[in-house]
Amino acid sequence: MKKDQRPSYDHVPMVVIKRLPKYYRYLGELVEKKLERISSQKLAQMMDISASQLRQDLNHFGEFGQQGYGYRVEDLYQEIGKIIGLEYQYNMVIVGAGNLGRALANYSNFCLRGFCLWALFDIDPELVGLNVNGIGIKDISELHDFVADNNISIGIITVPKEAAQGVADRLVAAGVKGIWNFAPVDIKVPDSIILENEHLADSLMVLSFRLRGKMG
Amino acid sequence: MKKDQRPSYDHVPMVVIKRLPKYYRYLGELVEKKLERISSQKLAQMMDISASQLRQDLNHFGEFGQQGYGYRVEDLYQEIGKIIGLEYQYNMVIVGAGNLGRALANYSNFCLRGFCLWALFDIDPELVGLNVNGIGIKDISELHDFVADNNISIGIITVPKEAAQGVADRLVAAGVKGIWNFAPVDIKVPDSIILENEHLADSLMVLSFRLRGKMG
DNA sequence: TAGATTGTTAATCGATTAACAATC
DNA sequence: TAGATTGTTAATCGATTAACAATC
Repeated sequence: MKKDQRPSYDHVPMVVIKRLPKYYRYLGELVEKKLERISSQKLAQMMDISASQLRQDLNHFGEFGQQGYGYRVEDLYQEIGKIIGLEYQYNMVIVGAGNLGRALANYSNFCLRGFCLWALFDIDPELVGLNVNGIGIKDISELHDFVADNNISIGIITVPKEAAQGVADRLVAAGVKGIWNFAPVDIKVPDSIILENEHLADSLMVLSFRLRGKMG
Repeated sequence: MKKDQRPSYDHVPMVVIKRLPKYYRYLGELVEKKLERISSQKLAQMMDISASQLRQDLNHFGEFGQQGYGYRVEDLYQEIGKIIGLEYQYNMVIVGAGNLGRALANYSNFCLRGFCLWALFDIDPELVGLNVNGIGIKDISELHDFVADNNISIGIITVPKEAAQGVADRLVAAGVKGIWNFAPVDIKVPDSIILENEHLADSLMVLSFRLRGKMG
């Protein structure tokens, strides 16, 4: 029986997973500041959470600190990066070369972090053939072969909501493992496919609700 | 003592508030389909949640259904819109006219829904004076007076992370009530100011974590 | 060693689910 | 009326916080 090299971290609650990027972000800042060590107490205070929660969260993934000393900032930063999976390269395509798709394509930072964008796709002949930040816009008809041939693991959906489910189906059929959906609709994918939604309008509505009573 | 016209909905858990936009979205689709009534059972099934949770959630805001009948789709849709606060107009500005700022400015749908964008601001003289989707890009030095003079209630931050806190401070000083932050950093604002973060890189990291074990 | 701080268990708090009386 | 479905209370489940023994 082949032993799995990487821990699987099954059963880690979603609520904990969602906090990992925040830990990574704060530790990254401390690394930049060349801070060597930090206690759960101090880090938690910076992040406006409880030290208990911080230690409890880390406990899901292993032991990273030293009693009486705290955590080595650089080490913990690297460890959390590994837990998140940042040592891998993810090949990505964007479907929908409208404003949002092009804005994401221009966000070239992503590639530095291992999230590499290789193509945009659109149905509009006016856009096909154009170039965004050095990345070509291809016709949607080429989507399947491109994804299958280039080991694309993430598909980003930035099409209007009416087209989103169809695009998702095609991405899944072509073999992506994950979908990052910006269309304002809940698309359906098989259980084996990871789906992350970015419902911008939803956030704006939460903001609206919370503004109640604060308006002039 | 003046009676407040609008319910305050204090003490409604954040986790419930975050589900409101999803209810609104699904009900909107049913309205489009001209469906007249729906039971908590059926709506919950569509949304992939439990009927208990749906009824429990609505219960925080009032009674909207009829025993033995269910909910009138159009009515519930309107009610939830009101709860969210969509009957108000929110005046907005974007600070940071880079790719993301311009992409949001082009998303003209927002204005139809009562979220009206009146200006973009940037520090780059090359951008100042340009026009995005009919909305002018102004110099950042004009921010304070513009916000104060035009009853701007929401500031959208799409500047690099180093500049984000400074921009937030200026927006707050100028009088915005809420901030929608896209910079990948946790900015600090007074308790009275509503802050919604849109940390896109965080979502991508969650996607990365969840892809663990699924990669080739 | 003594002081500090972790890893981890136990206690508390809050959210979800189940159940059902009220009632359309 | 009988059947259906809500509003709401009680039971369960899960997440957060508190506490402390282990140990650097």
